[in-house]
Amino acid sequence: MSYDPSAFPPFAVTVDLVVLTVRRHALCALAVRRGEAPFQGRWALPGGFVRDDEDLAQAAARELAEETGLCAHDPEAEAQDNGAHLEQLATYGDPDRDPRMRVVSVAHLALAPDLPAPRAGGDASNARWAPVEELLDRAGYGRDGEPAAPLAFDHARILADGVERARSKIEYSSLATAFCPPEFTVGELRRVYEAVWGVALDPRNFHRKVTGTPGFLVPTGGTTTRQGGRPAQLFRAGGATLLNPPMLRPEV
Amino acid sequence: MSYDPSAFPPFAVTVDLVVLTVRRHALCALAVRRGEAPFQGRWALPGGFVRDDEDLAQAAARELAEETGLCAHDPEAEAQDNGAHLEQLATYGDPDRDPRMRVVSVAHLALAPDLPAPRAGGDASNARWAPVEELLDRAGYGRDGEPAAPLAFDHARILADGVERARSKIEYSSLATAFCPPEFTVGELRRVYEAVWGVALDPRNFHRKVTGTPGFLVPTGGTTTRQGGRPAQLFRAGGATLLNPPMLRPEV
DNA sequence: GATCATAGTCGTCTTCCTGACGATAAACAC
DNA sequence: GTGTTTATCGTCAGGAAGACGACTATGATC
Repeated sequence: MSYDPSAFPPFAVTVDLVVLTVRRHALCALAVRRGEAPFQGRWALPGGFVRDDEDLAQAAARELAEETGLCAHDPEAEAQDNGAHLEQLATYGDPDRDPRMRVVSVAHLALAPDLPAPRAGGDASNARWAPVEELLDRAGYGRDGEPAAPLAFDHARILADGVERARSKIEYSSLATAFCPPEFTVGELRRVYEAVWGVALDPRNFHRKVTGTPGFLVPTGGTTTRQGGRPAQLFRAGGATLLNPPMLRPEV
Repeated sequence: MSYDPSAFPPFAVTVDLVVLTVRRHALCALAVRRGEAPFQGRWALPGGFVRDDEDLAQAAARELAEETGLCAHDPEAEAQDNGAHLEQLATYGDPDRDPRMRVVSVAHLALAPDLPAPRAGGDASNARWAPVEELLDRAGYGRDGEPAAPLAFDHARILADGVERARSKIEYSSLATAFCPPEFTVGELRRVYEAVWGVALDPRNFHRKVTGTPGFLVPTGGTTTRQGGRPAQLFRAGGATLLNPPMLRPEV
């Protein structure tokens, strides 16, 4: 029995990326300006079609590299290269989410340290890092004073889901280190948590917690003073991926 | 600018279901026997094509109803009907996961109380509840003595992901009640945890924990003795969905 | 009916973790 | 030197969880 192509409807499959980073104490996401209809001129999440010969993770990694130059590292692989964290987020397939045709989008979540500047196919003016509140709060205004129109398609929903995933995942995993450069201090890691959660954490309790969790942080021996004040020990991410017991997010 | 269908490859999009339940103190999944090639005669997860006019959750709910008669209730909706819990799990899109063509499958996870008997389009002999260890351990043998062939396609991977999702999610949510009938006892809920995690829990500490968590359980006033021993209070699931602090899964 | 097995429920004790917060250390700015 | 900033160590009280004793209420068995 062969396969009848008319027995099922054809779909286009895309990957969309929620790329998060921490800049100036704020959680920011990568947005690109759409150059064509629909939603021409509006901001959207980066993404593109899945090609015929690549799987979903490869497509997401390719898009991430095209937009940011980041080399994604597979969380399934043990190798800890200098790339960003990349994982599948969720899939969105409302019949009318794209007015042109039936598109199913497999959204991915990427976490990256603070990067120089985004590039969208080499055109920096069409890509930017924006605080997630600015992208999600359609009543807000951008830094340049232009009214912040809602993101194209259902991308506000996708971004919200990605932010929520990141917020909950740094509770019970060591993923917050993905927002940090290869070497970082306890204070820098704490500022990541504070930016992602939007709260203030006690530096002393935080220090006790992260240094007391086996496998979370490995001291490199160096120190730095880039934040001012007393020099701080430098660490890199340890092998542990799951934090047990987890970091506790202060309620409200 | 119109849309050129040749600009992207066409995909088939399916939903596959990991339907879990607890039977006889074991975590079981619904498997259906394939009636056609490829993998003819092998066990697989239930699933089917997404139709042109339905979104992914609707397609999953439809497949679930067709296979089990269960009425799924959307976790996004607040209504708590008598149906099963249904949520999106992950999406699988390896180029060669289906030898016939490019198929992207959006897997969903369903949790249901112990049900009478499965039905696959009315044919019960082609559907069964099987302990997940039996389905995942390709070296094992089924209850009827036939060698347990691995699941079709990449369904073993999907099932493993679904089981892992369920195991971790009952830690920090009240989802374990989805495995229970509308009214249940603390002991029945404990046996759900024990079956899903494969551990033994202290009945006294478990009782203290679940009855002390606000919003987790609501006493109905009735009692039952269906498990033998002293009659136990009957409860139904409370409004709380997130457990804080979570249930702690014993290590090892 | 007495005894036993089974399951449910209440308490106690110890240990660990966390939040609150005082105190000290080491840099820089003036 | 003084003040400011950040890092780091210590102390203490409160809460949650694991271990486990004790008691209760049913059905089964003798």
